[in-house]
Amino acid sequence: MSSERRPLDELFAVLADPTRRAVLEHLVHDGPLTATELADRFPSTRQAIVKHLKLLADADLVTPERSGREVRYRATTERLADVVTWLLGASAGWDRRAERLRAHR
Amino acid sequence: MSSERRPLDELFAVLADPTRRAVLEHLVHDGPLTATELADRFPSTRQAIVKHLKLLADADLVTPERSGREVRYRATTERLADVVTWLLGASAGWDRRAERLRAHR
DNA sequence: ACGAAGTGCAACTATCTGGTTGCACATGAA
DNA sequence: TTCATGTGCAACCAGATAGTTGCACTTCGT
Repeated sequence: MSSERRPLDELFAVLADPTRRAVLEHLVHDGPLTATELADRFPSTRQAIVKHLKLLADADLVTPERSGREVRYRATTERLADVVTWLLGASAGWDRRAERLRAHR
Repeated sequence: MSSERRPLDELFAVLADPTRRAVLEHLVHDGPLTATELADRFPSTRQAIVKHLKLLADADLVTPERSGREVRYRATTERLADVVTWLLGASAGWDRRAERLRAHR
């Protein structure tokens, strides 16, 4: 079993929010960005983005890197593998496609 | 991009709840069960389970099958592939492991 | 030194959600 | 028919959460 449950709860919950997923996508696509820069790309305020980033950071999906007065956030995704692992485990025996995926972990 | 967004929100949100994931696991492991049977396996009431099942059904992760006065729920997981797809897409270029998984979609 | 730009903290609000209880309706068995 | 079992519906509650606004603090450039 991939064991620990609480991180998994956290991961799914964090990824459940569309804004958060979009933030992740931006970070992956455009490289490390600051909260302010990200806020420009969204309808919401900087503070809202900051909150999302904090949650993402708590879940280890993002890591803050300070340089002077600004903080750039970088996407880090070892954690996503945990989610995939659960999904494959959950669907074990369900269908062939899952089996194929599972075989290549 | 990775297709429809709203169902993805729904999927992540539904999977974010530990009870819901546990229900899914029970259904996969023990075969189709009724809400009442499931409720016996959890600390919560039947009604709570019913709500979870409704959400799971809305997300097409479970399908109700009525027979007489009882309704058995069966796990159906084509949808889980969508989640995996997003995860792999999101992590594209991130690390080697993701790449390996991605290659076998 | 001073102002602008960026970040951090806190309070407050509205909404969502997981859970409960209570009761009515439907079905199977004696 | 009668009763137990199972399902369905609705109101209600407490806590979480996404979002806002306002303000204080820090750092860089001129």
